[in-house]
Amino acid sequence: MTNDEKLYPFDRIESKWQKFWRSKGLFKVDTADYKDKYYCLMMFPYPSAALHVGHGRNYIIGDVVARYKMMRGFNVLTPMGFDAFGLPAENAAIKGGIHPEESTLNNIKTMKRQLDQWGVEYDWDRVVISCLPDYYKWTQWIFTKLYEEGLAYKKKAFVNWCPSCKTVLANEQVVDGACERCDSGVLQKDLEQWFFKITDYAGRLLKDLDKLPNWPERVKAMQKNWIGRSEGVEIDFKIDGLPDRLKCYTTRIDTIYGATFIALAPEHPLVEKLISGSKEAAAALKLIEKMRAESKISRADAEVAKEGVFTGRFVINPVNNEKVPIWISNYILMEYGTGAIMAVPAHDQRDFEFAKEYKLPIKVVIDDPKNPIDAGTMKEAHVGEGIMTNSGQFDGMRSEDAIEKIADYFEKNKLGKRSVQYRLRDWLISRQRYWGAPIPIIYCDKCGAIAVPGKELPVLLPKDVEFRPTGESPLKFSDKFVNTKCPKCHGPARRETDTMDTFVDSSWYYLRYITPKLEDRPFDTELVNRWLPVDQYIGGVEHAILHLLYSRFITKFLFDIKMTGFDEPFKNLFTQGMIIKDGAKMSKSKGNVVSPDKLISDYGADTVRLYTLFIGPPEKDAEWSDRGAEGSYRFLGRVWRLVEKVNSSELKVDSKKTTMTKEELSLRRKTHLTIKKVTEDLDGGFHFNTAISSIMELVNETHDLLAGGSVNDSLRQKTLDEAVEAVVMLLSPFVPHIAEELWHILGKPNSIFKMRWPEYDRSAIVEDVVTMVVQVNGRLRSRIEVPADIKEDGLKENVLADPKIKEITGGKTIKNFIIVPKKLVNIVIG
RNA sequence: GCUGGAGUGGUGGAAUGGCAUACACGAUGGUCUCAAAAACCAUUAAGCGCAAGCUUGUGAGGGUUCGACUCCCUCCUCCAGCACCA
Repeated sequence: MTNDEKLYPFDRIESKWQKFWRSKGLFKVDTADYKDKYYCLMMFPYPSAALHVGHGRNYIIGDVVARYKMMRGFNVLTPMGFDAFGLPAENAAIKGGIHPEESTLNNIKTMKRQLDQWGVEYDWDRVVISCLPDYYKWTQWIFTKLYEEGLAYKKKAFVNWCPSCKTVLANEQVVDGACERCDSGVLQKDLEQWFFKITDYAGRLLKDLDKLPNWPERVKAMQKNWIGRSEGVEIDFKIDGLPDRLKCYTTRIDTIYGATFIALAPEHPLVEKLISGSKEAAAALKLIEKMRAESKISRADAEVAKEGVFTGRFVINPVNNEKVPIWISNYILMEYGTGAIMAVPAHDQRDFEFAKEYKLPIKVVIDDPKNPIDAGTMKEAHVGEGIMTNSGQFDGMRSEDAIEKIADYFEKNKLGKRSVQYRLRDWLISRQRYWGAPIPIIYCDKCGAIAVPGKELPVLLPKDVEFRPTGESPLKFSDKFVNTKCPKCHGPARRETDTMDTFVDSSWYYLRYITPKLEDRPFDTELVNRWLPVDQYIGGVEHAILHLLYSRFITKFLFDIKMTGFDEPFKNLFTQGMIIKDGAKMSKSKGNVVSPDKLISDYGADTVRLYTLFIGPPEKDAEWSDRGAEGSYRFLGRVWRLVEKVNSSELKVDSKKTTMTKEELSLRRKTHLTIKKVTEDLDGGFHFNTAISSIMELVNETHDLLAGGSVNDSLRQKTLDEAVEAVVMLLSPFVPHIAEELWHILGKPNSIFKMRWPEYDRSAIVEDVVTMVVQVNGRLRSRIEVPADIKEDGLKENVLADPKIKEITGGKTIKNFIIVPKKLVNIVIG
């Protein structure tokens, strides 16, 4: 495209103003000045090769918010950083031979260039890069604090293992039980792993969601599901002929009389003891071994057939002293509850299926009086509520009431106790990978596992390590790294060789931006308390659970150890929708990636920004259309020509005209209505699409007035000037380059972003004459123009005098006459 | 199954009790041009009608109301998250 073909010289002005803003330090913030602070934060990205227009939505939205808040007089902090540790860089290194650090830092350079091109401005002096020692030193420090508090611990756990890649995989990298990259079936390996005890915070993480009214409902719902609180009773069963007790957790204590067997997870610690001495012990053991070997992922699938084996033992049901057989089955998970359940086939579908398979008794204890249930013929479990039956003293009660009564009975007679269970598991944070922050633990034969003391941090990630995937931590093979001295006894000791999950890095970065260069602490508590919680957090909904839950956990932990004075990090959260192309999420493998580079060179960054914002409500997914983007480009060309035309009109002579014409009054009104609308759209939420369409309407009306006649008096010129100035101002957060240029073309000083956001004039939007809609029986029949302050009697008279209305209502009785002032009249006739 | 969200022209969408389809994309016709692009003007929910206009219409069916895309009830469909969680 040649210069002549451009609708306006975007290429020249965009680079010019980007340089200008950077040289003036538009978003440089002095954190000591926290009066009217506004912390606008976008989720920091993983530094991948290149951004596409879908990624851009996040940064564009954030930039609009930051620029708008600045014009509203806030001291805006808007920093950016990079979540720079992680598997992709390491995999690329294995494949291409480039060191992860080198490729990561290169990617960061590319991404920074792309962000600059979009006209997205940050306080780059505060950049946080999580793979650099000055940052991960403090990630390690937080680990040691958690360790001191007993919230970081090590235990054996099953991890995902890809036999073909010879590596451990994160849960997120396992798709339908197979390796995300090579599709091999994932196995389970029992290894020593590090965990954070997030389950200690489950209750608070759930309850405090109520403190977040400005988080999207769907995000809170996802977190609630993930934490998964349930209330029930833990029953303490006596085992017949053994001194041990067996604990079972149930949410349906009302069905206790219907328990016809007990089921244990194959991993349950009592399994060996229970089967020993049984006739079929050997055969049982074989089946148990088989179930244990099945991958956790396939076992957790409801489609997998239920299998089990009888232990030969019984428990005593405390409510009726019946002997209940103990079985072992693959459908019981050791990780939830107590790993043992009381099975009630009549009222639980899974128990029902198992009972059918192994011909175990089914006993109905909750009945539906209208539709009596028969154990012999029932096709599926009756899981709903009903009336208690076959339940001794509780017969006849409603099952909902019986839950409380039986729980009371259990507690009174010390047969069990009420208990709350969470689905949430502890956070497995160790990775047998190279490209992450080393876990700062030292093992000494004499002193045990010891956290690396603060003054010895960071534990530097060595650069000369062979990191081909063998399934073991690459750091294990670096003697230089492994061999160290015990911080306590100074004897020979070994370092932990696992690295931390990158979600640990990203769970506290928003605190670091306030004092990014602090060397003796992770952050300055006093300043952080001034600037946080974050006023607006913006990011993708894909982080609704993990990142946001982990960040909330770490914030609460830091609050508990008095490092911060707040226990929720993000006051307002906005999650933007994805940008779709050809019906699918943009991805290199699908080949449907829209690159911003070509679009920016053809139409300019402002066009890409405007279209991204105009495409639809930002919280919803949207389909990218190149034609739609061209439409945004044409609009900007139209604005450019309009401003030039209004600005260059020379006929600013005074004429005798002292009152505005109808059209001029209308435009002035539209100007102020638009200021009102755009301001409300920005304050009341993220309604960028409607804000932009209202500006388009103002541009259209301004254009019409200009086209409707020559500019030949100062009153008309004034009206047009006012409209055009409002257009430029209101557009500025969305399309900053063209707005800044037009601002200067209009002869205004400084930067438009140092100006105050316009306020609308109430007097300009009141109307003397209004058009009212006239309905008869709710159907639109006519419109009339009446003075805005018309009284009811006058209005009635006017309406009934209208020829169309006269025709319809003539001779009929008017039953009701409804008036919505300045808007509508509805006449109800018989 | 549970939880959250959505369903409106050819398309993206607007309207949260008061003119349904703003704004834009696309389409059709026209002006300008040697021509094209751009720009500008007009039309663009469906049906009936020469027309003024009339009728129907916001996933389906009921209800509340003078009046319902909007509120209530019963469904259907789609999207997302979780799911053998006892």
